[in-house]
Amino acid sequence: QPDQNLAALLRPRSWTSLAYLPQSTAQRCKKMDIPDHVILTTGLHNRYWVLDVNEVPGVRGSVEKHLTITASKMCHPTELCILKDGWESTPVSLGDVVHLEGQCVSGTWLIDKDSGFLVLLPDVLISGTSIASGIRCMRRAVLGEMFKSFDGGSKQMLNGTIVHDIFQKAAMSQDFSLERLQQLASQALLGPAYLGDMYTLRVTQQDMKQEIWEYLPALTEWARDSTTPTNPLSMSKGQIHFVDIEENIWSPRFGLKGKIDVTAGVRIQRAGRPPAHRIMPLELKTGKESNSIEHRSQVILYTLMSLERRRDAEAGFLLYLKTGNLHPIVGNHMDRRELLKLRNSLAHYVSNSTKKLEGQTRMGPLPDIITDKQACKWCPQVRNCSLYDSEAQQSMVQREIEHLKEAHLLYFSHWLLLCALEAQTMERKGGRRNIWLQSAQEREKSGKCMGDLQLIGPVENQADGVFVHRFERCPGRERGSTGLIVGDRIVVSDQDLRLIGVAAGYVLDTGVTGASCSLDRDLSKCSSEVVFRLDQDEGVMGMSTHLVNLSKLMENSAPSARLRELIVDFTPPQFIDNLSSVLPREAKDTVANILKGLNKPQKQAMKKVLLSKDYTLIVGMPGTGKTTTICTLVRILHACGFSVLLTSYTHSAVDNILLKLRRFKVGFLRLGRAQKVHPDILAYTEERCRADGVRTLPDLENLYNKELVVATTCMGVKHPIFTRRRFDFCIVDEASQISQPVCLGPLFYAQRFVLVGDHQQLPPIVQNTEARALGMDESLFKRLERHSQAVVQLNVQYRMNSQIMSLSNTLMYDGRLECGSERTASGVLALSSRAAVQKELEHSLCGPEDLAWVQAVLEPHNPVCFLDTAQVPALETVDKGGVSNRTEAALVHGIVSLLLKAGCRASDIGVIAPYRQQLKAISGLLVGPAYSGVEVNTVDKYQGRDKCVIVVSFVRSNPEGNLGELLKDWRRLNVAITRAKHKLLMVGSAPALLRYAPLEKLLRHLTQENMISFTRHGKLH
DNA sequence: ACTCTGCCAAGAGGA
Repeated sequence: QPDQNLAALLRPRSWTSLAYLPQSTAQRCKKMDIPDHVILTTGLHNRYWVLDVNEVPGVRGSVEKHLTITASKMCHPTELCILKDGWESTPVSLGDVVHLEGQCVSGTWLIDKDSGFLVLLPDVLISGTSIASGIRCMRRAVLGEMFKSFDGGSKQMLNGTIVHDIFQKAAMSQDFSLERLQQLASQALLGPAYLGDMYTLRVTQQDMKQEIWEYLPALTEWARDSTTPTNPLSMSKGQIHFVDIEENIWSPRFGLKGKIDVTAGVRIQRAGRPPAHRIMPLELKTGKESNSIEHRSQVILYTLMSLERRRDAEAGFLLYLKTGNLHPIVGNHMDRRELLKLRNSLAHYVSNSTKKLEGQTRMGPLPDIITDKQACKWCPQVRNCSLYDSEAQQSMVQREIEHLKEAHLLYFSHWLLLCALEAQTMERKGGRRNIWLQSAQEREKSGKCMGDLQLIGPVENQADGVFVHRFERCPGRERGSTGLIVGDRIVVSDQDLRLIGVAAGYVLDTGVTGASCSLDRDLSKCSSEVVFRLDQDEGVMGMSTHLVNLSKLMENSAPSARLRELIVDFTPPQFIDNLSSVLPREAKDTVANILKGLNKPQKQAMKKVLLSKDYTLIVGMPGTGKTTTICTLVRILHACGFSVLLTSYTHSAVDNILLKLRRFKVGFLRLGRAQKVHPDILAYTEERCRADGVRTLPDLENLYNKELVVATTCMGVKHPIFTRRRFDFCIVDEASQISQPVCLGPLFYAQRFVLVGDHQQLPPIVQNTEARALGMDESLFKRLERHSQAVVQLNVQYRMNSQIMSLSNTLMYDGRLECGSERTASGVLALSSRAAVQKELEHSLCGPEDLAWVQAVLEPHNPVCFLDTAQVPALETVDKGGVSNRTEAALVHGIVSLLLKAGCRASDIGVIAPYRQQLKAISGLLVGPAYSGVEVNTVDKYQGRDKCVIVVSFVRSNPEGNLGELLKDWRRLNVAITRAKHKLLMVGSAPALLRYAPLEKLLRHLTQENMISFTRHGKLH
């Protein structure tokens, strides 16, 4: 019932049962080290650090919680915050950041039933709908934050989305005539935006049209006359105007985020009083007129968020379009209080996903499972609810995991923990909060922001929801260019914190004077006084794709069951005996023809894949033609009439194969944002194909089914096509660099899979050290390698000459790597002007020792040379940007100059270092047009690539013997020394590097082979 | 202890 008191309804819910663990006295300490990433502030957006939590008896047997807090990183001065009347159950602990609303009287904040709010961890923004979903079941809301799974959707939901769209467009054009609405509806139905959803739901445009058409007359009517006499606030034509639609609000004051359907300006008339103006949130609903607590809570939360932009609206509206009824929703202090407490509890769970127990990290507890069978029956999170802790189950939820074995549950919980740990590290680095906690100037130092901008000139409405804006530096505040690059996703805010996250979009063009962006909203109505900032949007994805994939692996379905057997239970992969049963007669000649160009192991690989019933692993050692092999494999499968899903983690890896593939008669469809796709592949993208005349659902179905080969990234598998289409084979390139939960993604949609990679090269990147130690960097490729019958090794390489190859053979491959031809084995660098340069140097250098190593560098028949700087010495520098080595940088500069002078092409030279900071140092020296073709990059970025000459700078060298993590990895070293075709030059301090096991082995081998030279100078003269 | 790529989002209703 509408008149029910919201707060009363909310009260008996689960936050009162939150497990607050009181800290023992011994654990408390007044003096704490506040971590660097924590930013504390005072004022409206205050941020306090909690130094101490005490439970104190209050009046009449009640309990109060007293917090000692500080807004200073020095932990001084401190203030007191008293929580009572229910607030004491807030799950706040030492080291939390809190925001306080209300009054501070002589150093004391009082948060009680009538005044003040405490916002726990305010920089964790929680959406309005998430909080609303937590009213019935907090456990569901917490799971919803972790597993951002989309539950397929429904026709009603799609209808809701489209009707919203129509309403909003009509509101903006101030035209609710039936003709206008019908026109908007037709546009929405025929436009590209919703076709994908209709494809997924298998509903026709005609079906949707019928559904939507029913709403239109009511809309017109509502707009014409919306006076409802029973409402305390009566509204009629001319008394409401639309200020904004889809307003996006990030409120770091209340820790909330959300999108307001309609922001309406309203003239309120009350008997005997002059009319008042208010700007209020208006929430549209197309479903039943439930006036539910969830709906009303949503509106109340929007009134709170609106405080970020304007004065208190105090109330908002709920408009049910089915009936045209408008419900005014007044949120009093009590309602707001209870909703914020709910938010606090949600924020607490989201941020404390793990707990430490006896030195071991475990998943933290979730809110209890509720005992409402009806609610659980429809909950999209039941499976995750049950998987999270498989003991202590309630029968309703238990059913979800009955099909799983112990090993499956263990696999799930293991990876859940790994992902939670990794998510914590990502969250800590999380740049989004810096938009409101750091000034633009400060943020610009990190290269991820551009501040002091004005909106210049008109805004161009390029397409539906695409507005092109031009920003320029405010006069007098011009400064150098920033780190923003074309194509970056950015968030627009103002510098006075009133318009945080007001729009989002992409950088179209950037320079010293400003930037152009395509944004999702038109900002031309903003005051010309507003000073904007653009912040790189690092994304808040977290680990949700990973978790959704893991959850799907546990699903009670045939494809999931099969993958569980293969991946979790290690069921041996099966192969058939005879090719003739898979190879169609008519394809035999074509296949034989394609096979001609391959070497023996490559042919074996093709055969193995064709014979496989489950999976094949192709080990592509360095330079063995992995891309060519995959390309050929796709051609063969295509010729046999098999459908192929071609994926990898990165866009560039996917496009690499496609660039080769497009030269053959193999058609394919490339999914993914055009912005990220290689320009030469654009013609094959869905976006481009759809622009060329996909208007109807059958058109789209045709596009999705036309090609046997579909290519996308592993993360792109939530595309609508995968709700319906299945493939005979899935090929995953660079699979050894993809973490298991991500690699799983595409495998659900194919009969068989092929993983291509090399576990002796770099593993998936894992930021959290604990997660890495627990095995998060083990790829699926590596996990399945134990089944040697599924493995084919490509060991014939066409890149390195024999001496360069021998390093890697000694270090990693036990001599299995072979040269593919004599040409490869004996390939050396041709330097046209070498003699002249050497003669010149004989005069200018100081001594014969120096000449010796210079000769070693230039001598073509000396393909490998390690330049030891121990005598120089060349010491590293450590600063906040990372590790660098100035002297090595100078040496690299000298070597590159020498090579260029001797006639080497700049584009044939690559410089590699393990550390970014060192790349900066080297690039700083390699300036000028002569050097512009020299590519300077990290080891990690060079994986999969090669150059004629590679110069490696190892950087590390300090008397204290400090070791970094990067050089301890055998795989990173293996990548570094296998990039060069003809000449590999390494610079480093041998005594320092001997401390690293991989380098020790390398140096020992180099000494034996007499491949080490010494230098006494850090510079060439 | 310094390696970095992916994701568009908050909400669309239903019992």
